[in-house]
Amino acid sequence: MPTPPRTSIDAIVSASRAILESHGLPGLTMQAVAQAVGVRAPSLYKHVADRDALVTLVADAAARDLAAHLPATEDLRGLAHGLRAWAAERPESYRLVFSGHGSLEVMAATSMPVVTLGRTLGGEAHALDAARLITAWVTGFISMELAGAFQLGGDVEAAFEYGIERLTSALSAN
Amino acid sequence: MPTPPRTSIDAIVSASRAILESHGLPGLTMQAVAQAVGVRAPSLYKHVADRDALVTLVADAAARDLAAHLPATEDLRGLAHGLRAWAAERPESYRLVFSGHGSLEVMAATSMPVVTLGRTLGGEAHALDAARLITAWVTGFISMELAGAFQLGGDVEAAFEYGIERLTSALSAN
DNA sequence: ACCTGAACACCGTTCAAGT
DNA sequence: ACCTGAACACCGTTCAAGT
Repeated sequence: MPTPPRTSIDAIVSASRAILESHGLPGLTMQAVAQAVGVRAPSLYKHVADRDALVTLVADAAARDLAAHLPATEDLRGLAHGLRAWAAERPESYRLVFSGHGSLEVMAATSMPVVTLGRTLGGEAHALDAARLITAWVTGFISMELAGAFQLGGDVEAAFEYGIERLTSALSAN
Repeated sequence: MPTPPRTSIDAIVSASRAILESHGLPGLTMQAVAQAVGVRAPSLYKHVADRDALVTLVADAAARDLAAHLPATEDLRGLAHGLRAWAAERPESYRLVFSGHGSLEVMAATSMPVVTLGRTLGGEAHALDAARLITAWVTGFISMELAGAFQLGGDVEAAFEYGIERLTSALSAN
C-alpha cells in the first residue's frame, strides 16, 4: 500500500542546518532532526544513509550558500571580508565546511573564485600557489578567531587589515 | 580503609593521547581510556571531572609537546616546516590543539615563540600583527592539507615554499 | 512505499556498596 | 580512599509490523 512521504531530503537538510547553528555539531542528532521535521528518527534512514551522510549534505549545502554569498570581486579585501562576515553569522557552518566534512566535489567547485583571484594577483604561473596562500591565511585567521585563539590583546580588526594589505602587496610584487 | 590509586592522571592522559592518534577524537571514549590504564570507566572520574576536561588535558599536553618540538629559530621557514612535520606525525593532536579544545593559558603560552618571530620580521610596531599573519597562514595551510582540501592538483610542497617566501618578503618590506 | 515501536549495542555519568 | 557493578538517560541504527 504506497503512502506519500511525510518529509523530504530538502526539509531534513534545512532543519539540520538550523539545528547545527543553534546547538552545534554534537547537537545535530538524528532524533533532533526527526523531531524538527515531524517524524521519528528511524524514518530518516529512508532519505539518508546514516548520520555521516547527513552531515556531508549539510556541509555541502552550507558551502553552496557560502559561494552564493561571496561577492564577485577581483580584490582580496572584498573576498576576505565577505568570508569573515559569513563566518560570523554562521560559525558552526563555517567550521563544518572548513573541517573537511564536505564532499570533495563541492569543495573543489567552491574554490574556483579564489583561483581566479589568485591568477589576478599572482599571475598565471602562480595562480594556484597564490590562491592557496590566500585561502590558507583567511581560513586560518577566521578559524583562530572562532576558536578564541587571539588572547594576546591587540586589535584583531587591524590584524585582519594588516594581513590583507601585506598579502596584496606580497602577491603583486613579481 | 584507604587504598592506593591503581592509576594516575599522567597514565590517563598518556593513554588518551595514544588513543586519540590511533582512533581519532570520537574513539577517545571513557571506556577505551579506562581499559588502556587497566581500570573501569567510572574510576576515571576520581581523576578527571568529565570527558571534556580530559580532552582539554590531552590538548594541553599535545600543545606542550609541540612547543618542545619546535626549533628555536629566527626564520619563518624553520618554524613552518617544524610545525608541518609535527602535524604530519600527529594529525589528530594537531587538529585538537588548533580547534580551540585547549585551555586559554596554554594556547597563549605556546604562541610566544611566534610573537618573537613576528617582532623579528615585522618590527616592534607590528610584532603581533605579523605573528597573526604567520600563524593564520601556516595553521590554515596545514589544516587544509590534513582535511584533504588541496584537490586542484599542483605541487603542494611548492605551494608551501611559495607561502614562506612571499610572507617573508612581505613582512620584511617595511 | 513510507512510518513506527521495539530492540540492540554503545555512549557518558552517578552512586551505593565493596575492600 | 579508591574501585566496582548496576543503573540511568541518551545516542545511532536495524527491522518486523503496521497502514
